[in-house]
Amino acid sequence: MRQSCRACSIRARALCGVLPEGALDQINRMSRRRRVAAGRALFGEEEGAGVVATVLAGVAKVSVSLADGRTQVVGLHFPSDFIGRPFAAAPPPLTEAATDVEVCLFERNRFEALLDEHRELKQHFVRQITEDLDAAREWMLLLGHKTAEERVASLLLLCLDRTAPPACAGLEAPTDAGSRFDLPLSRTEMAQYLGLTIETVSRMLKRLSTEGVIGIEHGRGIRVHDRASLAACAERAAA
Amino acid sequence: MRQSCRACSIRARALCGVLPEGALDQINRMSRRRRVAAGRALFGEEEGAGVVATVLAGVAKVSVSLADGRTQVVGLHFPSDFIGRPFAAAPPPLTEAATDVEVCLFERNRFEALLDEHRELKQHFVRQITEDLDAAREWMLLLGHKTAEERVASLLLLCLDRTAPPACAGLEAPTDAGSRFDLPLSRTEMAQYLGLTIETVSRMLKRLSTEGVIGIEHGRGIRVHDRASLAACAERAAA
DNA sequence: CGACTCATTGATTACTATCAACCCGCGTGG
DNA sequence: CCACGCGGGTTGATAGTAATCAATGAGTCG
Repeated sequence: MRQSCRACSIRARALCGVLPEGALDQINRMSRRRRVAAGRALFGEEEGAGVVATVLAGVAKVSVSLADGRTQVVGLHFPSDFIGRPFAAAPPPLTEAATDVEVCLFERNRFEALLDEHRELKQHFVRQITEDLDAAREWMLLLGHKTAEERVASLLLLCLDRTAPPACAGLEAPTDAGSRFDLPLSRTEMAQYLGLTIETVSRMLKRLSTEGVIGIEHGRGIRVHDRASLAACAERAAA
Repeated sequence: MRQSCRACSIRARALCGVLPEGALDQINRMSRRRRVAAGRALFGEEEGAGVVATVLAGVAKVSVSLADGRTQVVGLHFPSDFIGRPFAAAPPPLTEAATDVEVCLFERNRFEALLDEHRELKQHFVRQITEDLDAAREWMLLLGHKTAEERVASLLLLCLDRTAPPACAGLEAPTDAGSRFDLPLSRTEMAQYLGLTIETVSRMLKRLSTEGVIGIEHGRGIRVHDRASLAACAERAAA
């Protein structure tokens, strides 16, 4: 099942992309691929603390819960995103496949050694966590102060931006109008990510649709007519 | 204004505590102290991206905002907490003194060099960011799914746990009953941290008070009669 | 002693949750 | 082949929590 890192589809954008050519064989040997079906945990109960991974395809969700079952999705991992907690003492939060997922797995301790060896890698890794932290804080703003419609619009925007650019990097979206994508989350998962109920999510999608900002195709498919107006919906003043 | 790291009150718990004795003189020379009055930014506009710091005394708050003024407090920094973003590209979020604050400042690039030199420091630093991320995610759960009363109780619990243990480390709170502390945040700041309005915060404090879980002393002072029941309030089932 | 800020308290509104019914696509099995 | 059940999604009616609007109280500083 091993494939060459040299041919990896997401290497350019992933953490490992900063490694010098010479190290590719090395990481090629210490990595393995894994497919996970939608709905299943990415790692085994015990395993989670001991591995790290990069998403090759699909979307993974991270969630935390209260004893009574209330669950909050706290993050999404799209292709090229890094998953895992080098040096951490606490166990990682539950990470599951939202869609079918393919990941590139590393033993955590071997990855830690790699971090020690390659200064570049270490810096990019720190940058990556910092971005995760920023994203979480952005989402706190959403959960604390945005209206239901703004929340749904924000999520659509996120999915659009992370899904749409399939290969183009460094450039702004060339065609600002008329892009489409499939939501990687069910209504239940969207609700858990947005701090809403599935009914409210459904109603807000409808509203955005009747407002003409998006089109909905058989549930999961979303067509964004105009990114700018969707962005406006994502943070228009409460008034 | 320079003082010896050897005599630093929070060294045992702070990041710099992991450095060997031999490095103390070195960091002593590269650090400087700064006092910031409540309500003022910790760093200048330009300065923020170029420095890192450790909180010596007081509490700092981190916040993000929407264009229309809606503001979310996304984190608090208590004494011994680290502030700053080594290797980051994005500018840091606004960090202000909630109470009067005293910090120990380092130039960011010198701190980055220190991270490269000392493996121990690097690992603890990564652990620290990871904990920040976990804390943010915990708070997302609060903002997404907790009731107003649970939110207020959760904040009190946080302040209690970060304020109460003045020197004792490694031990559970010995006297579980009858501790008191002063809230480091105004009602407005509490509301911005909890995703509520100041009126609701005030009402919930009142409710917790009449429920007998806490006592309120002239606004900022909080007496916790029983930590366990406060913890219960912080995540009791919605029913 | 006002002017001001911060907090409390009360009355009312409204956004979103809850409760409930229904639809749709799909796989099963009589 | 179609009744049936089931999960996921939509739509509607109602209710409740917290926001909003509004007024009062307490503490501080000129």
